[in-house]
Amino acid sequence: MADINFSRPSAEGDSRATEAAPATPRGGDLRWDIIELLFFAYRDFVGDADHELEAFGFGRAHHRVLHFVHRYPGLKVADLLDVLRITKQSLGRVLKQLLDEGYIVQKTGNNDRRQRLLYATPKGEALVAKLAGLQTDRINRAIADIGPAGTETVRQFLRAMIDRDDPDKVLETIFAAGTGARAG
Amino acid sequence: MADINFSRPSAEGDSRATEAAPATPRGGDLRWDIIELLFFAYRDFVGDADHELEAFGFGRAHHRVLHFVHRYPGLKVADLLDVLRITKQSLGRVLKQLLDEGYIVQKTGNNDRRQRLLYATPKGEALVAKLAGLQTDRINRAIADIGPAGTETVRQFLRAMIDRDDPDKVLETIFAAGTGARAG
DNA sequence: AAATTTATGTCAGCCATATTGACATATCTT
DNA sequence: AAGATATGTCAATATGGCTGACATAAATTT
Repeated sequence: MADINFSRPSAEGDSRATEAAPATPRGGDLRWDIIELLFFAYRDFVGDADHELEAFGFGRAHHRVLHFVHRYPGLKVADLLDVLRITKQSLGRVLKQLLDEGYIVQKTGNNDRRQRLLYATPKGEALVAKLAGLQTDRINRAIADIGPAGTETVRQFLRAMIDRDDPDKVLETIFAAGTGARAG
Repeated sequence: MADINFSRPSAEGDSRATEAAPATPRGGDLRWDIIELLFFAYRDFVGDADHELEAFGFGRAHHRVLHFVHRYPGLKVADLLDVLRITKQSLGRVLKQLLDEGYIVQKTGNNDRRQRLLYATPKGEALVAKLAGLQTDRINRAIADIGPAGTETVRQFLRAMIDRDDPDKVLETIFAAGTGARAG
């Protein structure tokens, strides 16, 4: 594996690397740079919100719930579980806090009275918009350099990074909006 | 806040939204689409590795450590703490496992014998390359549509998303490589 | 040489968020 | 009436963060 990165001495102290045959079929064709950039970019991107959330006693989990409820009003609990890919027990705790503290309300479904449709309250809208504002500032700074065409390229890239098999309700909406010309 | 997204009925059932004055200064200028795309793209991106890591009894934390030790051989423990932004206690547990199971070795620093310089073993290289292979496949699929120029745009975007104040040793290297023309 | 600082490691406990399994309730479907 | 579905909840567990305290070895300063 010593050919993935140039001047990389590997571990010669204990285990005697001595240029053994690679255990994986990949050589130097790995996208280390983009892998790393994604790590740092996402870390700082969510860091914006994390910092603000602390003041509310909330975590990333609360943000995710509030975000998707805000974006897709009337989302069912089951939909939310699909999107977040967590168990209902995990969601339960976080959702209960958001309900108790008045960031989200439930409305019984009209067609199916078992369903609890979720909506953000004005209080919830305010918080999620504040968090989105921080993240939008970072995004705007980043796309300022690459222009509108570059922004569309980034959208295209990000969309193509997402699994398209078994898309949940939210992803279907996103993909549908993307296949045409421009999204929201 | 009912003007952030068009046909969004907000919560009128319990808390009487009634179009109150917005609590935040933002209107409809928030980058909801990119915020969401980043969430899904990153979720699936790390999901590739997560799945594979399970077979080894490792988690995301192990991957991050192994990745940066591989990429920046001879990294000090202190550097790693800077990059990962976790405490040494948190790192300790994960690092100990990687050392015990032979994915990483330590070498005493030459100049400063207090330092423990970290190196991936061939075993470690194999695992990290396998994981990078999965993620590279996804990246390659995504950039196939946007071409080399688009790929450079994506790199530029991601780099601009990263905080440049107080960069750690790894980020300095990344930024230095990026300010020229092309990176590795 | 002695004192202090630095780099690292480790023990103990706490918290947030995830998990699985089991079970309860209300409601819809058959 | 029976069964399936949507949701909620209790209990136990795991992971990966955290703080605080303390230990050791090696470098640096006094």
